[in-house]
Amino acid sequence: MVTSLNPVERPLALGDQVYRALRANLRNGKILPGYPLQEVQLAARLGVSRTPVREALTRLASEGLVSSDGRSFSVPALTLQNVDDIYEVRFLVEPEAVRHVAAQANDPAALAPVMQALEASAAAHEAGNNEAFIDANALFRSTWLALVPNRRLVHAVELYADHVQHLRALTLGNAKVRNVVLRGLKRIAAALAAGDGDAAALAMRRHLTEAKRAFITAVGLDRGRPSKST
Amino acid sequence: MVTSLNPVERPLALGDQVYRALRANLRNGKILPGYPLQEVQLAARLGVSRTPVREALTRLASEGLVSSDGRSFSVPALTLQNVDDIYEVRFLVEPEAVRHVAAQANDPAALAPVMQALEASAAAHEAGNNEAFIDANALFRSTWLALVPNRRLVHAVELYADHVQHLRALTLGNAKVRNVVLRGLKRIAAALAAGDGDAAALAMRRHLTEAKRAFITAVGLDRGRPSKST
DNA sequence: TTCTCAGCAAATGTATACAGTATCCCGTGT
DNA sequence: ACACGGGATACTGTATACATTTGCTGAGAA
Repeated sequence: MVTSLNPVERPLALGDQVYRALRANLRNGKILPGYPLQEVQLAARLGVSRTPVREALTRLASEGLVSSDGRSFSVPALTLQNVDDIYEVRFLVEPEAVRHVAAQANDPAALAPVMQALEASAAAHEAGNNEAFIDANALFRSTWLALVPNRRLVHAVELYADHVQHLRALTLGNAKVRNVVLRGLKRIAAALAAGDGDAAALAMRRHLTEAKRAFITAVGLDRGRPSKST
Repeated sequence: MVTSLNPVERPLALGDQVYRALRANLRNGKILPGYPLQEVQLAARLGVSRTPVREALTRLASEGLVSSDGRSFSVPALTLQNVDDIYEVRFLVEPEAVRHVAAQANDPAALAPVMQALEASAAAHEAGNNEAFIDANALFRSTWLALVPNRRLVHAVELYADHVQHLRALTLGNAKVRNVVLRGLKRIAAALAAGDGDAAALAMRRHLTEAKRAFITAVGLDRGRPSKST
């Protein structure tokens, strides 16, 4: 009983709520790049004063999810260089994070939520439900991340994943891409179930590689990039 | 002339100044773990109102440099678990960051500041000047980080390095530790000068391993940890 | 027609006022 | 003597007021 004693459910400060709301809206593409992000406007739309809005914006800016043009905030439009940078960091942290999950997957019950998320992804793919697939995809990540003991590593993974999350709507609209992604998730899940850390890390690297390539081709950022395949 | 045109020197907002001041004070140990960090008090000491102080605190909290106990902020006292977590992330990002520097070190002039920082470290060590050594150490990192093209990677490195920076005063007070650290820096610098990315990454890993061990023994966090050497 | 400058509008940066809540201390009752 | 209660205090969270700056608009002159 001692361990399950959570620190009383506190009514979460407005600043936090605004932060989460904005971050969620950035993730799902409700707020598009180039958007002004003016304090008064956001405050009015969210029904709070400027103070918590400003607090949330400074947090988001310090995390790089929004950019502050000296004076005001805006949603950064990702260049090819940015995508490269973000994926390089993801390449460094995510494979090692999944490796940890595999290492401690001796309890199969712990992986149950991950498998459920995988099934949800598969179902959404078969149904051709784009939005549901995106959600299930995000759920898959959050479920395996919940099993990573290193909270700072989790934080880093979530941060850089969110940097490009809003682009998923572009890439996952393509059924072929969804198919590739789903197979990637299956490989990761299989490695986790087998408790094979190396395989999990490898599967994650491959998954990231595929996701990045999908981004670049989908967004058409690859003009001027030396092509390897053609 | 075009390239050297910096975005006009703007009179930096108070919120930013407070953020930098607090972060600097956290780094150099002026603000110790367990410290209350009350808004009114800090505002009075810094000569500003609570607003910019609060802004800075929320940023620091979102980066994990201070912890918010639900209601107020405080400087987190690092447990052994925390040190492990932080160093795991550093292990993932820093070696790859230095690898990049080595890869593009074809211009030896670019490395000049790094070498100067190394010399400053050596001089401080020989002079037995503890504080100067810590400063030179930080300078060494910032100089090579300036050569990393991936800004997000730089941001991640700086962030997690600062998480434990305030502990350097403890470990680098020991002359033996300083000696080991200095040799580590020399190895890294040599690899960079040689343009050998693999060697640079390897040297950084070794350096981090030594630094972590110094932390754990110096702070005496290792009670209950299975010892490998004794 | 175009350039310039003055004035205005709007948005940000900062300070301060107000409200709510937790904590601490002291007094009282048992 | 100890425990409980009430009030005071102090700190946070939020809103709002004020100052400063930026950017636009429009009129007038070249």
